[in-house]
Amino acid sequence: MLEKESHMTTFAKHAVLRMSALYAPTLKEDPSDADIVSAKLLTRAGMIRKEAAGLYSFLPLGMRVLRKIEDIVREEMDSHGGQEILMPFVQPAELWHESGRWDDYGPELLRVVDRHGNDFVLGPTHEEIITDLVKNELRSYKDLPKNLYQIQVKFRDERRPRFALLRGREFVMKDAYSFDADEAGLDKNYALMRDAYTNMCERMGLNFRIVQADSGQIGGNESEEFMALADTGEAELVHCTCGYAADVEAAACTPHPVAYPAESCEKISTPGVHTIAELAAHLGCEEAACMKAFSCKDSEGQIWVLFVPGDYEVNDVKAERVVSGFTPLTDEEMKDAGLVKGSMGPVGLPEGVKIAADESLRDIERWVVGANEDGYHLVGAKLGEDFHVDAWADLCMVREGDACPVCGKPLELARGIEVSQIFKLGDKYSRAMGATFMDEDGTEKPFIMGCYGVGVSRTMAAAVEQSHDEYGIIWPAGIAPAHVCVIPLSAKPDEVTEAAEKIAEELAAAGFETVIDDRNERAGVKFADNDLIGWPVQVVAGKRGLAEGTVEVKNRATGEKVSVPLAEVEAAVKEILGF
RNA sequence: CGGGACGUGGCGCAGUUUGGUAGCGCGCCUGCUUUGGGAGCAGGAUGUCGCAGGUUCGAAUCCUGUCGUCCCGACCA
Repeated sequence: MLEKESHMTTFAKHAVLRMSALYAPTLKEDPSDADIVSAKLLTRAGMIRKEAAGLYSFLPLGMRVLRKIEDIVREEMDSHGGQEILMPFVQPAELWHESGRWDDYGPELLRVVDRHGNDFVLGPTHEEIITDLVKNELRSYKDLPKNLYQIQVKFRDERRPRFALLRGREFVMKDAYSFDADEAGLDKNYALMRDAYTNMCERMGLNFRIVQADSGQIGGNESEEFMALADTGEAELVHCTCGYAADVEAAACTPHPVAYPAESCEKISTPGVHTIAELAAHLGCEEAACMKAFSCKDSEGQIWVLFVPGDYEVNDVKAERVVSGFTPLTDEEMKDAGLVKGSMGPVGLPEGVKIAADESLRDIERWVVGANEDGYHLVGAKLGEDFHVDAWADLCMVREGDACPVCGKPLELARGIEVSQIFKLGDKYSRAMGATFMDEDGTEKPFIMGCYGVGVSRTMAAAVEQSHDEYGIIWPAGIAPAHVCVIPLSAKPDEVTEAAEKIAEELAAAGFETVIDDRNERAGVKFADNDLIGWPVQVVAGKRGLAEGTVEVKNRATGEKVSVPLAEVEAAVKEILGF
């Protein structure tokens, strides 16, 4: 007879998971190098361990959570037209040369050389591979649409990896790519994915918002991000009770500058005035009546001065759309260019400097601006006469309380963790890489593509950021490493452990993922560890209760404990889980 | 990439200023007691003080270099 007790897996399906055999080393103290709560708790709960900066191992419990998330992603992808594939992690450099990203992607792209001296990259994303994969196989409009996805490790050589799973160098991602014959097809696939992603976030128990996003480096046009709301998130967003939400970098912004009452252009002395607030105070007007200037240069070195209403800030991402390769000037560069910090204005700028201004300033005839001379400002500089604007654009960073562009109510500001993003890519990659099909009308056309990503490992951390307390993690039922843990309050085998084993068996048989804390530990240790690990439900079996035929069922999220007759344990567990 | 800090048993730390051969808490092992919120007593094991040079009779401690980690910024999405 085989000795099962200590050597057999505790992970078999429908079996009770035994904590005595589990590899889940918990820690009493926070690891010294953990920077945020998810890093601390996931490490302390024995779910992950750091190997090096931005590189983590997933221990059995962490792995279970990862699998739970993957399973939800798979189910939603499969039911929304996705087909799972697996592409190579190491990718030939020539594909990246073809797409142009070998040069564009920058040092985040880790390049490696094989024994033959050929260049490869560790895949940070797979647009190149997927496009290459399908371009010779999908030849006709009749083959379309297609939506292919994979779940895989990605590598991005982040300059400064931090926040553990939220911004690692190596991370697990689901990436999907859709191929359509036209924009209408793409719209359909995009809508399907949007629906799938909404379902995923709900099933994972996330508090999330779908926000309008800037499409960034991936390219393309329309894009939305799924943000898990969390104060520790790196992304800022605005949202409204009407349902509108947008990344602050993408949020449309319509300031309302006010006209300063001026009949002519007058140069006034403003000693000691360097900021908009000081200028407004000096003139006795609102900040919105003054214009803020910001100097920058594009990738060619062309210098631009941007003007926005005095009560707003320039949005870098929006500025990038006008000034390609947007880089703010340093104090030294400003001096070299002949610009006067604190007193820049559109009149009398050095030769060759271009001017861009926020759309909202079009209607302001006479501006209050710097005079390009320290200690002087111009009041009433006339647009179109005293100066000209080279480019008009939405340049402002949205502010809390600004009017919602949909319903007009004041916007709220929040922080979020970007757990997934969907893009309409259009033909950017298919055109660059010559990936075409024969359309109905007999012409070769590039595929109209979409791409859809889910940060699987990041989602795990986001869930912890959103759901924890001073004792540990509180897993949402949908992604918990197990549903319920039965805790016998005695260490040595006795009638209590016997009863606990029986309860655990019954719960497992009823279909719950069940753990039993059969370790030879004191009650306090068990309570602390199980609160830390964060199973949604705990069933505590003690001598006192059992004498009356009851156990205690604890809801980890609320902390509520109720005494339940043995026969009703299953129902009580079910109720807490919400199944 | 710039600025700053830190690397000492498995984990968290003290010791470094003023050089003299390493200590605390937790964890681990053994025994007894204990058992509803991180037990008590007794005994025990575990360190080339990140690495490499240098100074010195003698270096965890001083110097140089190097690697790693974290923070701030820049960068990136």
